[in-house]
Parts: sequence; structure tokens; C-alpha cells
Amino acid sequence: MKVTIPVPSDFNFWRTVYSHGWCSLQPFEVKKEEGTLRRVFEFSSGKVLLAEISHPARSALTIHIVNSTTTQKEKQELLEQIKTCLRLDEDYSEFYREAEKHRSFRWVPKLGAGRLLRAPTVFEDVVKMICTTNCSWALTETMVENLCKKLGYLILDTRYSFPRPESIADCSEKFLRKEIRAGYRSPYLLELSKRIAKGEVNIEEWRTSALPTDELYKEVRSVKGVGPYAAANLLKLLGCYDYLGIDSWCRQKFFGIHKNGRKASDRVIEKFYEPFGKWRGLFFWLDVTKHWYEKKIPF
DNA sequence: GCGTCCAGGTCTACC
DNA sequence: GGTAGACCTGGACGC
Repeated sequence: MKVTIPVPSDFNFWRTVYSHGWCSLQPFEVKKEEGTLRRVFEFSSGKVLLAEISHPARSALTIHIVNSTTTQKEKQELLEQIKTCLRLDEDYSEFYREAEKHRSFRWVPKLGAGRLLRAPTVFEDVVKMICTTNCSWALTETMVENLCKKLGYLILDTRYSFPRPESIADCSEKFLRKEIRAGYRSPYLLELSKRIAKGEVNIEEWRTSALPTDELYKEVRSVKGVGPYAAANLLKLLGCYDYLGIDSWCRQKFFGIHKNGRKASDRVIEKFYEPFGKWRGLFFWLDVTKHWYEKKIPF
């Protein structure tokens, strides 16, 4: 079964898919040879399905639902989730106007860069972000793969959904440490999942929050295991770009691009991007990943 | 193959 | 408010 979704004129499918590392973390999977982004989606009813997303025509995405028939309501829910992941409902015209003002960022609107891929749920984004902290990318991939394979739903014998908060909440800390390889992050994942499962917090509300960014930042930081780096990058996935989210990789890139490899304090980096106002976090990310955009994609 | 060192963010205790 | 040390894993390195 195939359906289509119209996309904004400034939308670039592959630049969004490859906007950061999420596309290589399960349940996302890029099929380069087929030119598709695949993912297991889960509905509010608990039903799961595999969808392949491609962009054969300029004005619309094509969604191929692989393993299931869907009701009209489920189809609508799937399309909403895909729009959420690819940021199709967000207006980037103001950001692109700002980019045009800076000579070194005029490439951004030309390439349709700026939309950052995200998960259908805030929960998945937060869990994944915690799994990126204080470890190599390879370990992040291992943790996320284990979460899906050991706690998600299996379909088509090979593909897994991302686990619900209840599934993680039911685990022991020992299981998360030893089987998921989450290490000391395990109590953080457990606490968050339990609070959500019990209904004590609803982090899904963050995507529609009317709070000023500083207040939202404090709320995101209130999750144990989410420090300045993780909170800033989660805010970017919530559509707020006021914080940079500096990690060691970005730091090194900045030093290489702007300081001839010499080190500088984070305050210097923050000062550098202050002129970009409320979009500075996004300009910072695009600056340190500009070299990605010099390659043809899909890679 | 084994042991050691180090990098990678966040938390907590302490000053 | 700032800082030190612990947390855990995997890769690099030396033996």
C-alpha cells in the first residue's frame, strides 16, 4: 500500500535524513540502494508496521507500508508521525532569511539544510540522547540496538520498534546494565520510564509547550542524566535553538574551522554564535557539519 | 591475551 | 558558583 505526503518547497529529504546521527540509530534505517528511509512505526493502539519513505517527486513523499493493511485512522496517525520526524509542519522561512544575511551560511537555504530528523516521540529522543552521553557513537548504536531488539516489538522477523516507556520501566537496573549495555545510565533510563509509565510526567507535551525556552530548558534538565549538552540538543529537536549543545566533537570541529586548530573556551564559542540570536544553536550545528553537505547524498 | 590508560557528559559532594 | 572525583565502556597501546 502506498500513500503520499505533500512537502514544503524548501524541504530536502536527504539533507533532513542525514542532518545528524539519528538515521543510523534503530528503528531508523537508511536503504541507500533503494533510496528509502525505513522505520517501524507504532500506533497508539499498539499495532506496529514497517514503512519505507522516499522522495521521488519534488512536491511529495511516497510512503510504502510494507507489512500491513491500515484503517483510515491509522493511516492518518502514520502520516502525522512521519511529518513529526521530518519536521514537515515547521516553518523555516525566517531561519532561511537569517541565513541569507550571513555570507558564510548562504549555502544553507540553497541546500534546504536545517531540518533535524527526530523520533515520533519525545521519549525516544530523550532516551537516545542519554545514550549519546559520555561514550563513543559505536556504543550509542549498541545501546539503542539492544533497547529495540530486547524490548521492542518484532515484525517481519528482522525489524523492531522502539520500546515504550512501560517496557523499559518493567526492567531491572541489572538488565539495563548488562543486557542493554547502558552502564551507569541505567538508573536514569529507569527513573524516566517509570515516571512516564506512572503518569507522573508527560514529556510529549514539550513539543507543543508555550514555555519560554529558558523554562523549557530547565524542565528538560530536570530529567536525571540530561545535562547541558543533552538538554541543548533535545531543545533543537523541540524546535528551540537558543542553546548550542557543545560536545567534544563539535568543540574540535569549531577549533579547526575558526581557530586554526587552537583550543578555546566554550565561552568563546558561545560569543561567536551570539549574533545569530535565537537560531544560534542551529547555525552552530550547521557550521560544524558543513563538510557533510559537500558530499553527494545518499552517500 | 592481558593490563593500563584515556576519552566521553553528568551527577554528587565538597569548598 | 566552581571543582574534583566517580560512574561505565570500548578502543588504543604496550608488554
